[in-house]
Amino acid sequence: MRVRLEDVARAASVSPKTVSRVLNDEANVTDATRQRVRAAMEAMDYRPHPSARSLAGNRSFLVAMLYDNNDNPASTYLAEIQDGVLEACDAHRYSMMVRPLRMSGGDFIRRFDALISDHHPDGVVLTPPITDYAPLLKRLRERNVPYASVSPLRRGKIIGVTMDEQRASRAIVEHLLELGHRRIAHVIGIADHGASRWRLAGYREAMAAAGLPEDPALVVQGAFTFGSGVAAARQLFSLAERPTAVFAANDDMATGVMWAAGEYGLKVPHDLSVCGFDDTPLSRQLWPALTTVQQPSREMGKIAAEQLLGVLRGHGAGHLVQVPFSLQIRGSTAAVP
Amino acid sequence: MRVRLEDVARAASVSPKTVSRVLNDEANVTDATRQRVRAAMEAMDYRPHPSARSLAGNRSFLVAMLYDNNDNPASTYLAEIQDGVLEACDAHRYSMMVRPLRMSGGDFIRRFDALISDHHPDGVVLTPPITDYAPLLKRLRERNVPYASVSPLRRGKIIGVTMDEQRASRAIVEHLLELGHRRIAHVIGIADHGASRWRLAGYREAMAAAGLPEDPALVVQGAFTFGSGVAAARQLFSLAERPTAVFAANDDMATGVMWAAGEYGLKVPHDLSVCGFDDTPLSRQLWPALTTVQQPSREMGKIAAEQLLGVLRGHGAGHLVQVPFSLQIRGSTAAVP
DNA sequence: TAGCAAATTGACAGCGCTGTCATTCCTGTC
DNA sequence: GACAGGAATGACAGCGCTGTCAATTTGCTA
Repeated sequence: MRVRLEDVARAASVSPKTVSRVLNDEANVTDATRQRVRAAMEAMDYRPHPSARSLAGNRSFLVAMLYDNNDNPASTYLAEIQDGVLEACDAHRYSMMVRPLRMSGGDFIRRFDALISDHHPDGVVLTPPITDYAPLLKRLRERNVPYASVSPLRRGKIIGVTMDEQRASRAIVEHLLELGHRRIAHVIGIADHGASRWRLAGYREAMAAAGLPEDPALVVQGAFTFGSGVAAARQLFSLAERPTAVFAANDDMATGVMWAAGEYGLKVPHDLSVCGFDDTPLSRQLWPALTTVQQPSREMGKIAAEQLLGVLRGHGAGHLVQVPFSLQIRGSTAAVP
Repeated sequence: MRVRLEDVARAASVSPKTVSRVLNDEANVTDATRQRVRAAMEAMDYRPHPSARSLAGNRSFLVAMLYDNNDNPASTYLAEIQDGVLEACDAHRYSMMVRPLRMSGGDFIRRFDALISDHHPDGVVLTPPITDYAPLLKRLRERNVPYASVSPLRRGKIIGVTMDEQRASRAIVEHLLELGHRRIAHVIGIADHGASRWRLAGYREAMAAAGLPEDPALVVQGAFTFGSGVAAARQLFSLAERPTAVFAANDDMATGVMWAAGEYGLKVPHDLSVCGFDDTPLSRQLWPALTTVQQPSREMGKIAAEQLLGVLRGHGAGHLVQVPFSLQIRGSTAAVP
């Protein structure tokens, strides 16, 4: 039979309410009592019933991780974030659920409301690109649901985690510049995603700092997908004066660029240097391996969740934590011939 | 304020218990009453409180999806399964949680018990390779937790979903045979995984059917990872008489084989045909693209969850459903020179 | 050592549902 | 038209915990 809080109370010779206090780390329990209750819990392997706690306490101990399953980023990226979020939730004995939430279609607010009413999460972790969807943020605030964001575009009072993508982007372009490249192309991601903006800004910054005027023909639109990388590269390779290096805003597109290079008989890195962003497992498995920027995604998920849990547990306001990036210089970039 | 079951009851002029019956699709409610209650629920946008239902009814409406985060298969594979499971759960208004469960370390039964006691899932979906871990299955039965498996090794009374991997494997080797290959190597996955066994068996079957005696030097052990594919390939390429084709038990290893081929100056598919298994997104992004077997992973997750939910909802025993595979013939395989 | 405020502990109701069992309402039969 | 038997409905307690507030104990001060 299940061990209940009442059983623990009896074993520790205190009232159920006191056990509850210990369980929830509340104040006003003497150390001696706390010890005794803890020992009893331990001895009986007591497991509080989540539904009972939730019903009586009007909180669910549930964190929902939301992602956009319409134009979502690479699944490995999300999987890593999810892993980190889960780790943090586990550590604080919260449970986690993952929920896709298509931003397209007008009824997403209704779907979001349904999600909240159906599952009552105490808080929400937002992943790109839905970190920046204003109507959703507004609704979260209206419904008073705490949330933390992974790589939000807007800063302000947002809590969560970011990386300085612009600086990372600049760094990788500087790497190409150091190799002697001057005609460096950039393949942009989906236009309104924060990631796309920062990475483009970093590219421009590096180019400007090197005194190179922007050539509009070298900056082409992509959509974060492999196919869009192929298309962008074809466009670039058809240019009268071809780039000697391409920096794609993510690894999937960079892979597309390498693929297209094969089509055009261009050897990477001999005829063309290619670099990406994200350090997906894929990037290491290409031949040659892809020069890219490593984001600590798992860690970022964990940090975002920890910031949220801090708020949920009443440990103050929470912050927007910045994590470091690291350049992964691999075989796909080389000195200009 | 929240709409409660009692409010619906008042609006429909019935007792709370009757509303409960309608909510749970129970018998012994006249159609007229049922309609009236349903209308009231709709009108008031009633959302049952999951914790209250769970507490009173002694069921959680929760399905846990378990995976091994120690030597787990490709994360895209799991992500797709997860997606399918989630879809099925949503359709039946169950919630889903994902839980890593390392099989290594002796205390996994304890961790499993904790998982059950902490979250009270009504049922569990098992993904490879933990579909076949006997002590876990035993414990599931002891604790009377219904479960469904994705690609279980053992059949029997198991419910869930499978694919005829052996036949698929045989088919892809036959494809190589038709191209004129005779020295066909196989890179095995982690030894005790069902996937490894079936794929090896299919390879052997095809070779035997073609009248080719097995050359032990051509069958090398891998571990489902990219790196193990590289290592296996190096071993194969060092052979006095090299294979003209390599069938790796999954795409990651096949990618490793292609990578090693680059190292050895072997052009794929001209000097070497390579094929894999799984049809990961990666396989389409390689140059040349990888010939492989497509598994409908998302669909498989959905089917496994549906079988489980059928049991949970008292709709009979559930089955082990078999889904079809499809060969994806791409650029990495070609006729022997 | 009495007297008071603050800290600690406990009694009790109730969170929103469902299980059990009693009651009422039908339907068909003789 | 009375009655058995089954279908439909409802009354009520209770799932396991926490919020509220009252009771008790403790630690100080005078």
